[in-house]
Amino acid sequence: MKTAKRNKLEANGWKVGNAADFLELSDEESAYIELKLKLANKLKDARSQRRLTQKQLAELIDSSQSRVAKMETGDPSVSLDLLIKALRKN
Amino acid sequence: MKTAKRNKLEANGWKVGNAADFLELSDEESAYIELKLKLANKLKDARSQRRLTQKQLAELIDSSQSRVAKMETGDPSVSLDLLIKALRKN
DNA sequence: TGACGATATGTCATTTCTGACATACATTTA
DNA sequence: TAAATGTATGTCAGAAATGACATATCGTCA
Repeated sequence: MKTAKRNKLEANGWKVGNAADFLELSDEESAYIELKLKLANKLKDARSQRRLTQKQLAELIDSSQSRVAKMETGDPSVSLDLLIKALRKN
Repeated sequence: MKTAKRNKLEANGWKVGNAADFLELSDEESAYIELKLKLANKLKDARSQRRLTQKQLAELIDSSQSRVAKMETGDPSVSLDLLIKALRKN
């Protein structure tokens, strides 16, 4: 795995392992994660535009501040479903 | 809810309730379901193109024939995550 | 007709996601 | 600096999604 990609992924909380393990993410896994991060950034931008706090957005979409934070950081525990629903409700 | 939309949804296994209950799907819910059905059809088309049976595709994506069937019919038990992953693996 | 291959539906144990909470960290303002 | 406000992280019980299996339905060909 390229160092740049590894850093990008690790910076977003993904366990990538260490070089000695020869761990690899498949293209599919990488693509999935990148899509997630793209949606995450979109969500963050949208919220900023509206000048809402995570807490306020959480109430609008019947969620919690902590989960909104996890959405925006592309946390592995967040599904695409949740991200897309959040983007729709905006 | 318009009759056409109701039929469309009911034809795909969604519980829409009956008129007496004054049940409504929100715009968000409808949009979510329509997106799901769009992906479902896309998946079905892609598989047809490749002349694969549901069983064969299931093996390729580490799933089961029954779940592939549910993906393609937009079953409520199928997440967008699964649909998108399936489309990626193709 | 019936038998066969493909697709759909129902159910279930296990896995994964969720909101909620506590708490840590970051940024701003007085 | 300290307090206030906003964001991130860890954990967990309950909810939802998953693959697997059984079985039903559909289509088609003999």
